[in-house]
Amino acid sequence: MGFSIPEVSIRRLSIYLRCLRQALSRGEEWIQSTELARTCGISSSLVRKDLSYFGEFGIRGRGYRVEKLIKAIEEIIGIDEPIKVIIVGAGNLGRALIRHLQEIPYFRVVGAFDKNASKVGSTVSGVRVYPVAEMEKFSRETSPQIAVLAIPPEGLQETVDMVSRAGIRGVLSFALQGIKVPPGVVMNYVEIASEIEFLSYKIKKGSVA
Amino acid sequence: MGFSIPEVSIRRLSIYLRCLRQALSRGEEWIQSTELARTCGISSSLVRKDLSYFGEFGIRGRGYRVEKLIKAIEEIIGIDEPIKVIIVGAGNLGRALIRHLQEIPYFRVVGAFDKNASKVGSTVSGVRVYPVAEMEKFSRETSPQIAVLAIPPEGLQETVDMVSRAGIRGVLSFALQGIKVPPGVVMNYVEIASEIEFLSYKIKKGSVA
DNA sequence: TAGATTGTTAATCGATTAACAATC
DNA sequence: TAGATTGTTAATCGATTAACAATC
Repeated sequence: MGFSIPEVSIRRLSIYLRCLRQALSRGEEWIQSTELARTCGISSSLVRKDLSYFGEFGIRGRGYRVEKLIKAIEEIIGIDEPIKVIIVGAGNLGRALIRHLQEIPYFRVVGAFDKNASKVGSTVSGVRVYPVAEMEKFSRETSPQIAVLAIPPEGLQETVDMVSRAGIRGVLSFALQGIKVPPGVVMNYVEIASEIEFLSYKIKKGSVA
Repeated sequence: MGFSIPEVSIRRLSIYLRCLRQALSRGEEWIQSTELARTCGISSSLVRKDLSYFGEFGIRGRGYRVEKLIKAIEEIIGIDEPIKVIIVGAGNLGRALIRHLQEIPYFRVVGAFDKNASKVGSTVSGVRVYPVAEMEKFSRETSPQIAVLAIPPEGLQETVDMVSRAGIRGVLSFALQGIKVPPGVVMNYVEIASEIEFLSYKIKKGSVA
């Protein structure tokens, strides 16, 4: 190979997927790069370029068959089979995430984990809460691919290590805290505080200009 | 002006701020661009370049005074005074967000709103839940700057319009749904599903390579 | 002063866009 | 075939990096 696909292109695939599913739900069978671009807020050149990294999915003169392109993108992303996800931490955030993710057909929340005995054994949207000590055993039996960490920042490093030992290779965290990411693990952060700070800058700048 | 500051630079300011506060808590008085770069995982050229968009904050031969740089970045972002935030939706996600944001000194959650009468009147981390109908009145009295929407996607457009009418100009949403953003409003999205999809692609690619 | 590190310029790299040949 | 739109190339744009003059 030698060349690699830009991360932004991968992230845009998720956006295309959403717009395509909306088009499908509106009953559209074909879509053009210009139309997909418009609904996603991206240029049509970029849509075609992004897709071209992975193959040829369209028909010249016609456009893309919506259903076919959805399947293709799902396969590229790796969600043609539902992804098995665990949630670590069954507090408010953890429970909200379980409910949210269970509604998305691409994901299947197979279990939640909490160190608090009072939470263990309960069920949220049909998802059982297990003690964290059982994670490795659970993982051997069920093979979840991704862990979403809904825990306070103090326990982050310890939890990442545990999740890694359980063989889970994708981790989403809500706290970017100087963490040592174990080899083979891919970590991704969503920092709510940063997003609000970004908004703060933008509205401040807008009111000055 | 004619030239504008890259969005990525603004977003990195939030990262610098976090690293600087950690340095401060370790008792460090001075920091060099190389050290800040290392702890943030960014190149030192870029650190200096990003800061140079806003002024000169360092001393040649010495580095940056940690406390002074923190104050400077806080002012640039607009969080030198705590930002007043409201949470719309007091379900699991909303309550988790209230608790999370209340712990961050840059933000003050001044109120939460829910259309469900059974939630109204309750209190989460000292934050009162009001009926959505009272948002405009509340906003006139308290002037929150930012709204975080923890609501199901169905009500998104309606809520964005309401928040806009209440004079709030910064909105963070957890669902990128083909929304018409009212003029003067800045909207920002955090899509958990997209973040997990990105992880899916990465771990899939990693295991193939 | 000598040593160090910033702030800035110019060079490089990579991503986006415009344009169009290929082709349905 | 004529019309349309993809896939791709080359041009443009913008962001990152390397290097160094300025200066504490």
